[in-house]
Amino acid sequence: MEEILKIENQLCFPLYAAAKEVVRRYRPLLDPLGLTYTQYITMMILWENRSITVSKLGDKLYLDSGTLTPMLKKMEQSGWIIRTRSKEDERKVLVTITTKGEALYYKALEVPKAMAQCVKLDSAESLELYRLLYKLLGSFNNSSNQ
Amino acid sequence: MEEILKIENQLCFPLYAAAKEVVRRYRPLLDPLGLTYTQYITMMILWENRSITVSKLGDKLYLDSGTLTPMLKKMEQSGWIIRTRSKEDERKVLVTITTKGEALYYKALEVPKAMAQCVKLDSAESLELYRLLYKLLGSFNNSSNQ
DNA sequence: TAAAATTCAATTGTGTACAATATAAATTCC
DNA sequence: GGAATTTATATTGTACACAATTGAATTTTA
Repeated sequence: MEEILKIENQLCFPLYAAAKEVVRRYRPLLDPLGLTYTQYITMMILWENRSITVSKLGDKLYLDSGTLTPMLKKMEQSGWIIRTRSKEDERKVLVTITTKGEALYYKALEVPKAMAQCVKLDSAESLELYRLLYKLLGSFNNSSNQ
Repeated sequence: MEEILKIENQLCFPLYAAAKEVVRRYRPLLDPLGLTYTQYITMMILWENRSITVSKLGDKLYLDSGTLTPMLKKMEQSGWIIRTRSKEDERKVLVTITTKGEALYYKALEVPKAMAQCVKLDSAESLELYRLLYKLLGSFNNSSNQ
């Protein structure tokens, strides 16, 4: 057996597994807020922006309308956001945070604090991991087989 | 707005996004083999081991029976594996690779070669990323809130 | 300016993920 | 050795995730 197909030699596998485990650690922290992980990162965008179209949200989160549309409908039912067709361009749907959604911000502040204790990397390692992940992510954006 | 809840300051987000993008890059390479990404990493374990129980497979892949059982049934239908109850312990289900599954190995050798070209990290960076991801993953295994 | 092409969101279908629960088998503990 | 506990897998229900397709609105182009 060649080394090339052993799971221990793959870079993709710890990436895949670590991402899943991190999301799993978020769950007990986000459950009390009534958010899933994907909804949480959506709220992060909205706490900064207040309002954004579905496609721009998708660009930021690396998600498409097939994922976002049903999730945003649930978030609207939960009262965090409202969805409105743009007047200027009827194709676009504007996602806007509600007062209730903005109020959630203060509870959410505890989440990254709790997660920080969960991650056993020192700050130099975290920074280097951050840099490498964005480099990897960026290399995909520019690749020809987009 | 505090820095702590900005998406650009999260480590989890590039981890989540990069993992998804990597899996997405595997798709066109795995489609011709008739494998999904999760099925591919399952096959990696089986090319090394020939036979393994569902729970041990789950330990290696960080997946539970809720994910594995339906996926393994599909893989059995595809003819890559067979599932048999263990004689010694009727609770256990043994996943065993078939001849057809073993033959797939030679086609699969091309997959990591093609992926390597897709990842724009030099070998030192890849190694460091690998190390940090496994450190992160390991820190979760030992944490109290398992 | 009307047809062609593009953009944007929604829908459909398939495949994970995982928590919670169920169930059966094996083990442990009186 | 029988009840209680643990282990192993399966099932159920919820929530993504994404490719492919659809359909409507907008822009481009001949």
